[in-house]
Amino acid sequence: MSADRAGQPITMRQVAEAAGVSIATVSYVVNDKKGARIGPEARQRVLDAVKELGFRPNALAKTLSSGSSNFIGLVADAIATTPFAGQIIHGAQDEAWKHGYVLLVANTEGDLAAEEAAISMMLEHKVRGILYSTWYHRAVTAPPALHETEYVLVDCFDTATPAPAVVPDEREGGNVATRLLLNAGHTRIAFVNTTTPSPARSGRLAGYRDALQGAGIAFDPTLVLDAAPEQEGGYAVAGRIRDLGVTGVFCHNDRVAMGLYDGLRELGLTIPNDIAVVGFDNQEVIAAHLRPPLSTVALPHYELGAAGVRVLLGLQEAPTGAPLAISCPPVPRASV
Amino acid sequence: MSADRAGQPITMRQVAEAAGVSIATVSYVVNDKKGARIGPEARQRVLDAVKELGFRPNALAKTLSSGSSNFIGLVADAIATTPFAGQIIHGAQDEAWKHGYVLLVANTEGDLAAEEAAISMMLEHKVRGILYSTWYHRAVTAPPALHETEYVLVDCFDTATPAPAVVPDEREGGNVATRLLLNAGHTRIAFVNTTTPSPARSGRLAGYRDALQGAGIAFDPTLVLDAAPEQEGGYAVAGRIRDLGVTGVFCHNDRVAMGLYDGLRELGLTIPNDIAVVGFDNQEVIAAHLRPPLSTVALPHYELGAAGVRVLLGLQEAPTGAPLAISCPPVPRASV
DNA sequence: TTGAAAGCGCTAACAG
DNA sequence: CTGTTAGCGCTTTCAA
Repeated sequence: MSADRAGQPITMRQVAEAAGVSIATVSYVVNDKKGARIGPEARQRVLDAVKELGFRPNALAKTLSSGSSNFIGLVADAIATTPFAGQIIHGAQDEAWKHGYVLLVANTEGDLAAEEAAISMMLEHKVRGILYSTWYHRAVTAPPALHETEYVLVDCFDTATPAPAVVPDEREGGNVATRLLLNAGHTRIAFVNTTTPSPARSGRLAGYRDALQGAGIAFDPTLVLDAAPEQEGGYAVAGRIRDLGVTGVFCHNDRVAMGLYDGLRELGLTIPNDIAVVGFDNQEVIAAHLRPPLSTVALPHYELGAAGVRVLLGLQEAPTGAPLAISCPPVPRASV
Repeated sequence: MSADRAGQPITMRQVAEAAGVSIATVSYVVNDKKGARIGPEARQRVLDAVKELGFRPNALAKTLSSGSSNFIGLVADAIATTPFAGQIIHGAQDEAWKHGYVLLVANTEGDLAAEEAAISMMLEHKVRGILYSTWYHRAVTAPPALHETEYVLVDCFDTATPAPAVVPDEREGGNVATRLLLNAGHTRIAFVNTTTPSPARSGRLAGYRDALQGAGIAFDPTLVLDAAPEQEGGYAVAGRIRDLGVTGVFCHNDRVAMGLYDGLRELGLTIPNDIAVVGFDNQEVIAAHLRPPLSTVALPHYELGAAGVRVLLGLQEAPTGAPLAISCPPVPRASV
């Protein structure tokens, strides 16, 4: 009955014949065109035929004919390696669908040729625009081909071009994280930052300072340590943390916090009684299941993706000159 | 010069005019058609015009005209929540690209309506076929709409239909994991299985028994425990594990192993000296950064995605009646 | 209220 | 060797 596996797909022409109307009429009722005045009688016959035959409009023909495609491209550099890219995709897709667009995603794993190919492919599919995203917040230089269409940078930015960009508000995030500790009464708080220069590194530090200042606490540079941004880094600074005599620690990310948990435990310290810990990123697998569950600050990847398409579609204004900063909400659990 | 932001995209017609040839000729040289005999002179003029104008063929028009689309749909149920789905996407995409196809991905987060909508969308874009994937190996019942095209199930299977499916070889994986312990000389090995019934639960257990048998060790049912498949589950069984007097433990997954690490440590036991531990899944964030790094077995998500498209395209045979089982390679680290 | 017809950009016979 | 032409499935004036 319907367009099963076998035969060619049903076309409008066939529906028109079955309903005994013209193909134009079918187009009108299928698309529920407003201007069109179709008799209820004819309309019903068309609807019946559509159901009967299992007609699926050909989106490609529609695009070709109407001139405007419903594709939005998303090139990501690390779909595979982190859950973060997944969140961006998810957010972008939900938002795109909401506005009748379909996501064309391409994974490049950082490979330049793949990136080039991905963008070409998207351009050939006449996408409405492209979201160029990275899995961690950083500066990039947009591939030249990108300029052939509209695009917005997601979780990255390019100082050389005035392209719109959407990034997490690292500074506010650092502030929020620190306040998680401050609000619990801690006043002597260490910050385990990362060794690698990045917007996250400087932004979160600035936020940490903002929060202290807001609480009337003097910034003490000896309280900020640098560590490799993984478990190993956190583990390695445990001793120094203890020696600092702090009661709270803000870690650059959840993985560092996880390592710190191990280190602190080996020193006989308990969390949060002896030392309170807060992370950053809200990486579920880790944060939600540490003992005790880690209080942290979420990186708004879903929102980045969603905001990216909104900006691309002109539904949301992006400040010119600077990226649109999306805020990082606190996720309190039990480590403070 | 090229089709920048502003104007309408360049078409073949314009290239033809610029090169002083017919539009058919342009088509031939652009597609490098074999049958076509184009004079080197004309061909060069076309190539020049293409470059000059920045011509990008319209993939949609091409599809419409040639009748065969180059889309492959991938519907995933949890892009956002795990890195696993990302790996499937990555594998599927690499393989698809290799054969000239483009991935149309849709995330459904398990929502039935979204699933329905996603499949419709793909059908309307006349995809060559659809990959229906889940983020963990399980039985599903394929949505009816899927039957309107060719499809293959990835990381899931449907006993009600003879549709091709690609899944991880849980049994062999369990075997491999156990042998990691066996090969290190352990003979009294516990298996912390999950409480939730699934192909993983029964398959890995079967593999565990296979391995023991292969080593001439009698299966002892008291050595297999059930635990919730997260950190908490592993943590909870630490005491019982110690009491069992085993020297090695195979955990149902890496998260359980992570919890067990904590539990064992609290009991004063060290890994791997007092007890060797192996996990399953090879979840990077965790496995690679535990102390000591966790020996585990990898779930072949990338391969699942890749094999899925191969089967879909008829490039690889899938056994009828049963899913194609992809093997799970060992990832030895330092916990054995 | 409906239908005829002219494209959208490209492919693929078929003529020259 | 290269150009003409008839579609692909659909949208959209413009007539009827």
